[in-house]
Amino acid sequence: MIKKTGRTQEERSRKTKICLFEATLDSLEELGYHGASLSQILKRAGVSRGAWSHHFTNKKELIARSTEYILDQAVETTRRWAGSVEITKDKLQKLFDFIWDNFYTGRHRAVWLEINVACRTDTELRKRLTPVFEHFHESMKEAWNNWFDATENGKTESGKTDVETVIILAINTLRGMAVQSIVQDDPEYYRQMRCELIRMISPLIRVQAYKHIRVAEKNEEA
Amino acid sequence: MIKKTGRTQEERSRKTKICLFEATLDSLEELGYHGASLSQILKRAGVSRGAWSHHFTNKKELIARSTEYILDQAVETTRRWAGSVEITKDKLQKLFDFIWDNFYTGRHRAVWLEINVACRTDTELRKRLTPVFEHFHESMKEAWNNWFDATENGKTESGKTDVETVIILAINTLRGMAVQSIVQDDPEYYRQMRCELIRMISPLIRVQAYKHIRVAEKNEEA
DNA sequence: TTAAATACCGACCGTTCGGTCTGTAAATAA
DNA sequence: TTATTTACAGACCGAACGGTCGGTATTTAA
Repeated sequence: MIKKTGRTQEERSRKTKICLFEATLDSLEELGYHGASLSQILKRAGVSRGAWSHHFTNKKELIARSTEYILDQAVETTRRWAGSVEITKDKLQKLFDFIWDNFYTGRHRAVWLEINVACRTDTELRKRLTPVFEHFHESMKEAWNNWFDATENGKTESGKTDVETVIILAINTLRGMAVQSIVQDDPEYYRQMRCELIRMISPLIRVQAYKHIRVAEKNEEA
Repeated sequence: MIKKTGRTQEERSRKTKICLFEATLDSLEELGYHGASLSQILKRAGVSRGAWSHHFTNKKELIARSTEYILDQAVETTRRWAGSVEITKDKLQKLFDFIWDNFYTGRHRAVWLEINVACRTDTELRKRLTPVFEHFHESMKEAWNNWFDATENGKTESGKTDVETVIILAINTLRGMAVQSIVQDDPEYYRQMRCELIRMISPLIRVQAYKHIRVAEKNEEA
């Protein structure tokens, strides 16, 4: 009795891998790096041990490839978002809400934390992922160029911190809040803090914000 | 043949526990929560399995007590530091350098990360440590009162973010940088960013800073 | 000096871990 | 149709895990 599935080898292979990626990421979110055992991941994915070993050399490689997978998704999401948002006066707020919701809550936050912390003590994993992280940062930087034209990020006022630095600091603030929110979970509080953060940095990057608005207004004229 | 050590029971007990705490914390730093196995900790501490089980019900309890231990040390260090620093114009810089060096580098950073991330997925550990963290924060808050008189943290200018919020945001920025520094290790870069951060927030808390300096000057007059 | 309490020792246990290996099923190329 | 390659299945393995337990050593109280 031969069971034909009607799928090509490539389709079967791809499907299995994606199931494993998703199961790995869900396991990392739910159980942490420490609790995400291979048996558990395979059970969740509905994939046999044999199928897994056919596609991946070992567990670490599965973890690494799953990380690549979620980062690629993140870049794609960001590109789509950055390419379809109107330029308004509260765009800074929208930017940081987007970053928070997509990167510093839910599964992405979980995976980000678990993988980063794992990399701290696992040299092999860190070396494997360093170029992946670098590529990720490059892609994100490029995507944000729809927001702040990187080429014109000069000093806002003489002696003041430039815009890119302010943004980097602000993103680090979000990162810190993301860690803190593990033990002190209170979404409303972090929303408030995000507002305060934006209120704090807005004056420092007003130049850029207004520049974009001026551009938008010009486009409306045409 | 009886070997008298000349130590009291309490001394012996205390010594063993401290050895275990230190070994646990060192293991967490070096191997991470994931790699810090009990056998490894015991070997490092030079303590037998039997001695361990006599003092602790299980591994998680050892982890939790070790966390309490390092947090108590941190509070003590902070109290000493806060009680013995001259009030100068660059005291903000000194404050954040102190916080960074003591909490967001080295062993403390490692343990902070490992334990927090472990708490994310381990409800039991989180419940066990939540009051510990709360007590820690209370103690730290109290210690910082030597720096910023909490009772006078009003609005610096109408509509602006108040001082305490600015400080909390800044500490979150340090936290974010601490995570980032796992994968992107560059002490000089983070020193620079810390400078920029301070330059950014200094104007927002100038009132307080000067107030303290005025107090110091007054004391000199007397 | 003796009895009780406390501190400590390490062999042992059941479980789970990541990884391997032999064999089968399905798709593809000849 | 057949041969080859690719995809998958699951039993099995040694190693390491956290935890237990019966016995010994040291201190302390009677």
